[in-house]
Amino acid sequence: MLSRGLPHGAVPKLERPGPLRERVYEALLELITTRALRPGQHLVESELAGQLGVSRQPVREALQRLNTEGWVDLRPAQGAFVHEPTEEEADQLLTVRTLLEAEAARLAAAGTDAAGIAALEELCAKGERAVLDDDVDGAVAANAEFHAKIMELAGNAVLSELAAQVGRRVRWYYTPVARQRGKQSWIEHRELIAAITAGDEHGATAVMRAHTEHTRRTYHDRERS
Amino acid sequence: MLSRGLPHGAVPKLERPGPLRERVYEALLELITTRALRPGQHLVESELAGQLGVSRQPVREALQRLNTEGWVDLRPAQGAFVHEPTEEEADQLLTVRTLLEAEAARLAAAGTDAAGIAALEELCAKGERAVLDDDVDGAVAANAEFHAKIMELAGNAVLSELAAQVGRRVRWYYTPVARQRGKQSWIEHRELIAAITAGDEHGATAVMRAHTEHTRRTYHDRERS
DNA sequence: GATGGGTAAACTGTAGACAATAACCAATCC
DNA sequence: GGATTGGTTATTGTCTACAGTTTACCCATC
Repeated sequence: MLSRGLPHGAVPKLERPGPLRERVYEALLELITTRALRPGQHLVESELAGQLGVSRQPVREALQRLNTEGWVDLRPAQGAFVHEPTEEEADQLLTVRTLLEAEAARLAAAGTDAAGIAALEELCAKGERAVLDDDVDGAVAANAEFHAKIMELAGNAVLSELAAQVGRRVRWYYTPVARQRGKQSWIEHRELIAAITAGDEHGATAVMRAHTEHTRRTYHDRERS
Repeated sequence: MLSRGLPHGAVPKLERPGPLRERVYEALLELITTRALRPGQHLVESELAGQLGVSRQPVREALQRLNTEGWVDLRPAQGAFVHEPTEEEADQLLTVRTLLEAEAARLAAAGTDAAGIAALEELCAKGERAVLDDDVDGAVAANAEFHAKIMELAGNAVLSELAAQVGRRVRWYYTPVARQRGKQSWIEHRELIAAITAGDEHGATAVMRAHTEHTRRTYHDRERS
């Protein structure tokens, strides 16, 4: 043990690269969610490997993981293709998200404390500011943070992880929509906070249900691009 | 295109072995769920590869997948360890399963037809027979089939896949318990069928909730082995 | 002109080899 | 005597090479 410890900020916490497959995974996920890689596109291992400056192996492992999480379809002896969302699947995914988020809201309402509520208030304010400033990316980010915070307050790690995965995919499907209903979304967030503050489990569930339901309707009413 | 199609049974559907990683994955999952590989055990790639008669690569890919699905923990530069369930995690997992199954029951109640109900009846009868015969494995299998059938009737593929994963893990955690409450379980199944037949969404949800809740209680009341 | 076969290219699936990292153990120094 | 340092071994992380499949294209044939 070091005699007296180190002043806390002294060590610059040298970033370790971590496993390559992780970074490849994140890079590919980024490329998919930003639509730099289009749905249906054939992902050739050697190409990706070349572009990322690594060998095929880490790419393969990243693709495997993306496959299990539903981002790419892995057809045997043929390779990886970016998953193509169907209308039906988007709907089902949203249903599941509703379910998970509603449960999280319920658990949060049942068990949270003042500190948690304060954190929600802060994130909500942040999001509202972003909307006022027409900062779309900021609003989207704040939205994700808000929902993640509710998950955290729910205190169920399994639920949280599932919701994170489903949430990312929903966001991918619905990105065109997200921009349209930024403002309304934050009004609903305020309602949710109120219900959680009041410890109103039933109310929190209902608000979250309605919240997601609005998203679904916006999606189905949208113009085809 | 073939001129008139083929009689359905004509093609013997020549079985291809399929990717090795799949078979390795299934083999390892089997070993884990049957507890041939104990929680916390260090899985050495080269050992597994040797025992299964393949090279390390397919083993690695299988381990990656098992990792994302929560069966093994993959500590960087150290290897794979069979996941060790904690009390808390078991509880959270069961909560999530309750949620998913209840929703499935609701959807099934809302949308199924006579054929679906008949199928449930049949599976239920099969399970009851197995219980009467003290055929524990048969009862467990029938149980899984029953729940899978409800998922199918719910008609939500995303929900179904999630529930399948969560369900397998729950079954892993709770196997010691499953044997204790085989009989009661099938009584509750009958109630569930009644609710679904009546198209009673609320009732179906409630029954499924209670069903899982009983499992949870049995688990927490159990003797430590 | 359409159809069938055959060939070639590209890509994936698997295996084996090398480099890097972390745990383990013994020897050494305070 | 205890802690630390250096070496050692086992295991993972990554790369390269090869074999097996699938796909696409071209040419010959009807």
